[in-house]
Amino acid sequence: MSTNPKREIFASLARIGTVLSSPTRIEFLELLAQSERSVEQLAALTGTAFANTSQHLQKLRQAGLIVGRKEGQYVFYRLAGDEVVGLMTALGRVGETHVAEIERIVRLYLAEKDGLEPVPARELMSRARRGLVTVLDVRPPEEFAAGHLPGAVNIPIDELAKRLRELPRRKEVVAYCRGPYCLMSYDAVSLLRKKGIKARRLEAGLPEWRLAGLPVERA
Amino acid sequence: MSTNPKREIFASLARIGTVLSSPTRIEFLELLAQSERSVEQLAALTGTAFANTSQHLQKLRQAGLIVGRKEGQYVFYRLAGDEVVGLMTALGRVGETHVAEIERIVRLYLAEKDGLEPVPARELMSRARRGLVTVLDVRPPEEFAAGHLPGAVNIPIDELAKRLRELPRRKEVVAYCRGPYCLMSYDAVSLLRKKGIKARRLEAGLPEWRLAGLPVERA
DNA sequence: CTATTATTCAAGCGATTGATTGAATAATAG
DNA sequence: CTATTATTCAATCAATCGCTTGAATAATAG
Repeated sequence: MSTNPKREIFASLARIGTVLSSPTRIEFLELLAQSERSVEQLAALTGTAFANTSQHLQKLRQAGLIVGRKEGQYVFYRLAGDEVVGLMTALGRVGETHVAEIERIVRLYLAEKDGLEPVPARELMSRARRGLVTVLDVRPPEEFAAGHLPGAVNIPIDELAKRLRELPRRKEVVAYCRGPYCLMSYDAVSLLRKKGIKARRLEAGLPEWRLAGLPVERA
Repeated sequence: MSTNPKREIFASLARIGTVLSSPTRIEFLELLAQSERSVEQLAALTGTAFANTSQHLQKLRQAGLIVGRKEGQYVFYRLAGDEVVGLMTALGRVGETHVAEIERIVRLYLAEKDGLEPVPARELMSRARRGLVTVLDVRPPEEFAAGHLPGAVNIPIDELAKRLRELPRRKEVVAYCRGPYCLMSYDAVSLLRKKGIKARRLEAGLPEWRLAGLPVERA
């Protein structure tokens, strides 16, 4: 190898870059930021072929972004640490600021779908503490169990229509899900408003909330 | 295209990842974080072939990480914004935390080379303001001119040995350069100590200082 | 206009990558 | 022990990537 440590470090950083060069792997990272998952679950959740999923996960592991834990015949992968959430957030920020296509999609599909401004994390903290809003987590129960906002109610987006009566009347609902590009909270807000319930979206998802050092509750 | 906006965004983010998958491009980004540069300069500074440099820069531009400005027969490239510095910082943080090889290099080559702890930015701010330390910028003059720490003295690392008398006696020197993996400030501290001058390194480089919202002076 | 300089474009080559397929491990159930 | 399930390994193929070479633009100098 070269005797130049900077070059060596850049080569290693580039390996992390390589691993971020696949949309499928980015989707895996988004999922693993919620909770640990087995290979099979990840394959099913993303519609990726099985062996293919395994290979992607190994690349992510070799690059140091995720770690695996073997339990019985299952291997559960999870993020190596919250620094990875920070990396994904920084990646998204660059994209939203400097990539015209992402800016367009965010504006067209996401921002417009939700007329109102999203709720910033700090604002939600204080309003939730005073009992002014219902915090709604629309992710699957496994992800909710692995960590969620304090006092949040978990109704997965598929079941929301049938379980509306579980939500307290008259209170505004603030919904959240996996992160800034996750559609579930948009769909939730849209559904709730159609039913006449005041609803807004949290500006980010659980991983960003956790990264910001805000409190997380576990089942 | 798919009608799934999340997938489309992830595809665009993956394009940014692709662009980060080359050590050469990462080096270009480190340089462009200091000051704008022409294609020729970047080729010379990194020892990359000319047409090759141009191609790398175009990929960086297409991904939205840098922008070009044509002036006469020169094209000057610069970072698209400080979000890119944030991305590089996040990338480095993941590497240092989770990639064994990077951790090893940082510990072996960089941290050990400089026995003392580096100076955190905030500490430097207060000590420099009270005139207790000389802040030394060892980068090339073009980069210094594009922005530097308030009150910093610019002596490029190549000239430091001959120009030692320009440094005030008795004051401790705090040296900085391009960033956490840049060797110039390490070499400067090493040289100064051999000459009996108290010297330490700033923990990061100018781009990180600027990203942190600390004041930057321009020529 | 011609020559020069800076940059980009286009074509070609070897290396790497992502997806698919089928076989090989490894752990559990019966 | 045998069958089943979860995961990994190995081989293959088309697509992409990085680098090199040589030509094409574009702006300036004389």
